[in-house]
Amino acid sequence: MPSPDPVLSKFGIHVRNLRETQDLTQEQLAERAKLDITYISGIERGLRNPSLLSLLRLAKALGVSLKQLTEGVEL
Amino acid sequence: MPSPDPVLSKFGIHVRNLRETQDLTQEQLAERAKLDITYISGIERGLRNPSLLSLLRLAKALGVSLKQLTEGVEL
DNA sequence: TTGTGACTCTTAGTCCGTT
DNA sequence: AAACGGACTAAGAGTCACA
Repeated sequence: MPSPDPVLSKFGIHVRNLRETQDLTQEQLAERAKLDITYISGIERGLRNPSLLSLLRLAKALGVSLKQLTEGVEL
Repeated sequence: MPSPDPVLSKFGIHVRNLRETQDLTQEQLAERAKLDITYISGIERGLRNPSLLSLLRLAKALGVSLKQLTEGVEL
């Protein structure tokens, strides 16, 4: 497993905020996005660098657009 | 090499439009984004599924935000 | 409920070339 | 200038048992 990346961490925190705002558990989000719960966990901790297709599934599961999902995330 | 994906193709076309609007060659964009030219080519043809970090580098190289880069891309 | 390490398999991403 | 191919290494996708 990679070590946390600052950019990915910022993204992960944002995902976590979006998830908690909707009172979802990681497990519920994982189910909706058809992703593994440990994968969600890794994303929220900034350990994963998801692909465009994964981002889209995540956005859909959270009921937000890709632009909302990546709000404030920059290099 | 994978076959083109409809979602990735839409994204690739958008990248190509952004690039051509700025009169950049694939090579110039590749250089700016620090990505391989063949990889840029694959992205524009919908054959590649870039990671979040690559998307950010691409956005920066094109001088657009991530939201602009992914405009209209949905599952 | 979430974090973590370890794992396999696939793909991201690079580099060589030719058309 | 760009498409396309092969071969390659690094890293992401996706899953598991367990803390």
